[in-house]
Amino acid sequence: VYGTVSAQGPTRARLDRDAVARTALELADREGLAALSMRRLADALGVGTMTLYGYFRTKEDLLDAVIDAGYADFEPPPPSSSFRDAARELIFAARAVLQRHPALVEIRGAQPTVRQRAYRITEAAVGALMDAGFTPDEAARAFRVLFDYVFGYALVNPHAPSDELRREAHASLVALPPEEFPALTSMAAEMAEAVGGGDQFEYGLERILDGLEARLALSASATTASAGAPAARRRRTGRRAR
Amino acid sequence: VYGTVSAQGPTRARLDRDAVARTALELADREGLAALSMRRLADALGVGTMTLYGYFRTKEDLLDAVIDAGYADFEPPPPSSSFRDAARELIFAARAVLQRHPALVEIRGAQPTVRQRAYRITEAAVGALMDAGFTPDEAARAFRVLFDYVFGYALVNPHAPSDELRREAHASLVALPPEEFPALTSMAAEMAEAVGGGDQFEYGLERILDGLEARLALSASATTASAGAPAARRRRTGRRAR
DNA sequence: ACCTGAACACCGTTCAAGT
DNA sequence: ACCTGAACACCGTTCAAGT
Repeated sequence: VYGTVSAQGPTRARLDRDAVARTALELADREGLAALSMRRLADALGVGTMTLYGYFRTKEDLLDAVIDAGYADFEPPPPSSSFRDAARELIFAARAVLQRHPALVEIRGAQPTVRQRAYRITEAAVGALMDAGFTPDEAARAFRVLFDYVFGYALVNPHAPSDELRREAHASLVALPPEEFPALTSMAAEMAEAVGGGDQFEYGLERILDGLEARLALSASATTASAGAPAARRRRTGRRAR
Repeated sequence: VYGTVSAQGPTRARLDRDAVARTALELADREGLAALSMRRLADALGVGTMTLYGYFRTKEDLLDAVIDAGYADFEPPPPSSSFRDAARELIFAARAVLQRHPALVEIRGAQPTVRQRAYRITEAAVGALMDAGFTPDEAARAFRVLFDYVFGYALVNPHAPSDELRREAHASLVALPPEEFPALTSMAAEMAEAVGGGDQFEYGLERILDGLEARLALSASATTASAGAPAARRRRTGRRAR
């Protein structure tokens, strides 16, 4: 007696690709990518397993949509006046997405990502870098350093820093044989702090920004000498770049 | 008629944990982590599937040994006189391991790594950093930046740079709508180069080293002002650190 | 003691049958 | 037209039987 009002089953919203993908993302974030099976996802949605194949040709197709759903959460920060602030805000926003959706990092390990929404981060970042005076070539390279760092940090440190992580790291370090690991065993406390410490990400980001700023100063003075003021790309809010 | 001399089956070396782990690593590197199943591995070794459980309690146990087998390939470079050279050599050696064994990156995405052989890289790196004058706290943090960068690079760019990669990246960039991605579409060539270019890794490493060197100069002068010469840790070849 | 086939509870996906 | 159960070729692992 198919009722008209009451919702039966775990989830009874009208299904479409996006709704399925969002539920899949939630499942993978919560229990890990390995827990995301077509059968479990169908159960969570209250439909038969094969119903999912009406929305996605294969599981790979579903994972693409999951990536898209994850990057939809990226919110470009408001433009900042200084290069330093703009870059910092952007990288923090990018890290926030990967932290909220660890599944994105897990999936990236299995296949390259070329989803349009993922490129929104790239667009915002290279835009900011060129606004700061980087040439297109340098902006592309600088972006990749920052991006690789954020991904690497997320991969190596998938969980938020915690006392428990610190304790575990410390325990595994002091268990090493000192003859073979003289430095590590002598500085186990400092290493454990760097593994599970709350401001390690910021430390690394500041060092990279130092390096990029030094590079910018160099190339800016070179540009000034040969062709006047640096770049002066139209503001990001403008429609056409260059 | 069980012969005494001739080898039958795909592999007929005496089996032990290490031999099994090395075959598993080879399989995962060649065909991806997903291809490494207990059944396929047993076939490759010419034994019954359940035989493997005589060497490893679970698949997770096997993967730990696979990680260990991968990091066994790390060869610490000879000590260099300058901080810059030492760090560069070390990071290149670390990247070489991850490039030869992409399975290490794939596995890391699924679970944290705490294998003794993996710590050899850490030991060599923090040793070099402290030799250069970093305090234990700064050495731990600086190491993590470099380490996260190497891992991030390996995760984002699992294949060696190639013309094909560059072409694919370029194609997906120029396909983006210019109104939404003004910067990216205007610099597609530069971005494609940074994705598949041969010296992108080096570019990023140099920027990070610039940032770390600046930091070292700062803390060294602070140390000099307050306590004389910087650190002067005993050479890494010495047994006791501090 | 060592090795391993059968079996169980899972996968992704094809195919044909239900409405 | 849409949905989905049965079935197939895979998983990791337990258990009991083979030598």
